[in-house]
Amino acid sequence: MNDSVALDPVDLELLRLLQNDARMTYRDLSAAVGVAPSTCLDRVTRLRRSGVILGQELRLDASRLGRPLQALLSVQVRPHRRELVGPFVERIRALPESRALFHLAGPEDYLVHVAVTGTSDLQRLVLDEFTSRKEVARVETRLIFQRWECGPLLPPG
Amino acid sequence: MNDSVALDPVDLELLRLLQNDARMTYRDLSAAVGVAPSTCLDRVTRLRRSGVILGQELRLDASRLGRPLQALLSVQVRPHRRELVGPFVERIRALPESRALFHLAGPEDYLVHVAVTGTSDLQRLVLDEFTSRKEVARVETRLIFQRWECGPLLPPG
DNA sequence: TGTGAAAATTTCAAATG
DNA sequence: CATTTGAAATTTTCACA
Repeated sequence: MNDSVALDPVDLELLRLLQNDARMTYRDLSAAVGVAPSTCLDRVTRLRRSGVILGQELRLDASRLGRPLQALLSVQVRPHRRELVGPFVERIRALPESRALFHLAGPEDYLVHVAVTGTSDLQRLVLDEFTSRKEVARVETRLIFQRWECGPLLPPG
Repeated sequence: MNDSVALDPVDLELLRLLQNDARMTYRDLSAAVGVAPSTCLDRVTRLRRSGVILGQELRLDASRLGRPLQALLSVQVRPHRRELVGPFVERIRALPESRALFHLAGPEDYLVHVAVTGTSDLQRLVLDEFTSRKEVARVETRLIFQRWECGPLLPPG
């Protein structure tokens, strides 16, 4: 299921608004896009069911949750075979420090975005969860100074 | 304002639930955490005002929005001075292809997460928006096979 | 897609422990 | 003083035009 879905300007506007605030009421959406609230509900329900909308999440301040340091870890998993990478992915996803995980084409197989309490926590994480593992051939750590979210995701013009 | 906030188990449970579904009703939250709906509203409002909750966003399927290819671009900006990097950041954030932007410690100054329509779109993006720029000294492109979100962000145990 | 009414939820002031 | 209660205001939702 990788098909693009036909989206008219109303759908796009609804997505754009909900990307800014996923808790906007159908009444407010209605006022903003100029169709009835019931139609907004209908549109959004359709977008949810069709899989365009995968979910709605909170954006949290990691610093205020006691994880002021973020980093990206490049990881080489060798040999890069299914029976090793499957468990590796699940293990990394289950770490409380992991925020996101990318499987990449290229010599660095994985990129892990982590949020930690500080440098010693990061060191522990790298040593205990990555370099100590047989399947992990190499890890490179990059600290994140700052992160920005970019504009809403919309279909190419 | 980088202070951690004191969060009790009820706050944590609310955050955990809302991270899965930011549109859960206060009534359902109430049933799940065992305090009155009005208290849930109060707690969540407090979490919003205190800045722990930064916002609530949709998670969308980039493929279904016509951007089936994602990549990470490592970018060196030279010289790495404020008067150059400020405009660079704003320009990158404004690109419709940009999803997220990281400022990193290390030889690769920035990492840009992009979603594009295909390889030719990616090529165009790299050539027109990155390598053609004076301040961009180097770009490395890594394709993303797959991306996973990880568990909810919670304070360290 | 819109209307309108019923059901459900949000929200707030007052009461409670 | 945080929490609940209970009722009013608002929003969601659905049958039907």
